[in-house]
Amino acid sequence: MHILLERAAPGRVAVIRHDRDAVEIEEAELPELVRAEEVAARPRWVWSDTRTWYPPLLRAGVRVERCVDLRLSHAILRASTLSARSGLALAPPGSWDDAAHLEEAPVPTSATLFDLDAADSTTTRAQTAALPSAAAEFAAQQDAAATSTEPGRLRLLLAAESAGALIAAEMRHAGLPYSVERHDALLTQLLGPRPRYGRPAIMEELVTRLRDLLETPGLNPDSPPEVLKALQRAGLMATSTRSWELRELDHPAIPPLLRYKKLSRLYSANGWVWLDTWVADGRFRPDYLPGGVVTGRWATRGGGALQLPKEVRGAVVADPGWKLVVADAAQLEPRILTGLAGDTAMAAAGRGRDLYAGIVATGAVAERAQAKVAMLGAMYGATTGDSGRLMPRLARAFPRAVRLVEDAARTGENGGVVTSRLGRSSPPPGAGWRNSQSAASGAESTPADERRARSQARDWGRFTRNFVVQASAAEWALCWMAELRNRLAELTPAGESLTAGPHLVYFLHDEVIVHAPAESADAVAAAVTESAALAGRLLFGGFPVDFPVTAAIVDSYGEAK
DNA sequence: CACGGGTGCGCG
DNA sequence: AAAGCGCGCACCCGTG
Repeated sequence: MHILLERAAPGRVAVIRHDRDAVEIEEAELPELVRAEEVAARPRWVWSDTRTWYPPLLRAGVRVERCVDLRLSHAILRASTLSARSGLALAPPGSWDDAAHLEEAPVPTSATLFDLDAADSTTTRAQTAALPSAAAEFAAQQDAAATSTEPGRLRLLLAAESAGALIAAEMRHAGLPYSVERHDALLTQLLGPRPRYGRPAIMEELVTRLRDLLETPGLNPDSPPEVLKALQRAGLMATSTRSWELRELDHPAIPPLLRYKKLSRLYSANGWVWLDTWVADGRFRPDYLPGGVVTGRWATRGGGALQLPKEVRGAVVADPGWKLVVADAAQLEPRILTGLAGDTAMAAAGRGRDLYAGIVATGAVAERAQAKVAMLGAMYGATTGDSGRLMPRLARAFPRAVRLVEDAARTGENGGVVTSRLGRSSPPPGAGWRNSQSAASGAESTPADERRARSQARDWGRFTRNFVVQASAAEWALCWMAELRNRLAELTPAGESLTAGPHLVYFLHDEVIVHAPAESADAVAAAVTESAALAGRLLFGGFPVDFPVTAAIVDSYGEAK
């Protein structure tokens, strides 16, 4: 059963059910209504944008089981090759295609809304006014899914994407348990005490030594051009200031320079300012953006949650009496490729063990490291180096898997669109790309035109090659998390709030963290494993590809792995 | 002074 | 050894 929510007059919400007349209620009454329906009917809530509807409910202590996020679903259906002939896909661009109007969380008042509308019809709020009703959009989406070439897959994708939106809001609400004390102790140990102004003492000492050793008194170590010039004056053959390149050089200034760069990164990206900005009340609360990446991966805005350095993960600490269950899907992307290609040889190589070890066991390559670099090369489109050289051997042992990514690459090189397992399609190349291609095939094309066009074609081919794997892996991860979320809810006593029982607190592409009461940690670890197996069946049916996950029960994220 | 491109590095 | 995919963010520096 669906219940559709739509903003009506200011401060009013229309509640629309298919089997009775719409009713209008005060916004303040919404949490109670939702709470009652969750108990009575467990409906699927249909709303424009989870980011605006769900946080107030969570703040009121109300959790919902299922939803349809119309904004995210629209983006998928609009672009998917599976629903390309639907009315939704064929309609001219409308306000549901414009992400900007939905960025605005607050409900505009009718006065400002109509004033702006009259003044400038292109403003964000004016477009909100022109937004077709959620009910009409929902009907169009249901039609697009039903008439698609793969309704089952698309409906699963939309459900998983919407579940992801709920999870993102819940993770922000709950926050990642984070110890300011531990983080501060780490910073103080590595950088010295927090400075009132200027650089931390230990970084300042390194700068002094660096200026001395390179005989450049005013050197700004944060300026790559200045550092490069100073190194060259000191007789070094550096061509950049990248750490991996500097490590090859032999000079007394190199160790302090590398040390400075490492500390400087920590200080600017995850220093005290970051701590003040993003950690409050013992919780790290980044802003997750489900569907924020073209492939369907999540992005974040602010806080750099998806780049939390390994060196600070010791500051992620469970509450007293609680545990962190840190779970990680092993070799996810190669296993996804295995399922996409239906490659039984690769499935056998990965059954019940490390996939790369299994590839070695087939005799295709000699060492695990080679198996890994060859697989990554196949999925990323490496042509040179060790990885490129290993490709023929991989192709001989696993022809189906390699053919799948090669076909995806060729489609992209020709300007085509590729589609993930459940139906997320890649964007078509832009106008600049198409112009380059037609310029190169024109009568007066120069060799430079042709070189550029070929290079861009290959670039786009590498993108589409990786897209099918990365996007399908993102779908697997959403299915995994959605199932896990349901099982965690079952481990929470009825009527209790989200954070009273085990709940998701972190997600990183192929890894999740659950914050769990200690006594439920074993059950959570089992749920993590079972959910992974279910996700594999949802994507690939009976095809026998394993999705093993490691689940570590720890007090601190730093202890996992 | 704001903006945008380039560089470098963190994550998967 | 530093290519080959997807990101976010801080910082520098040239431009308007």
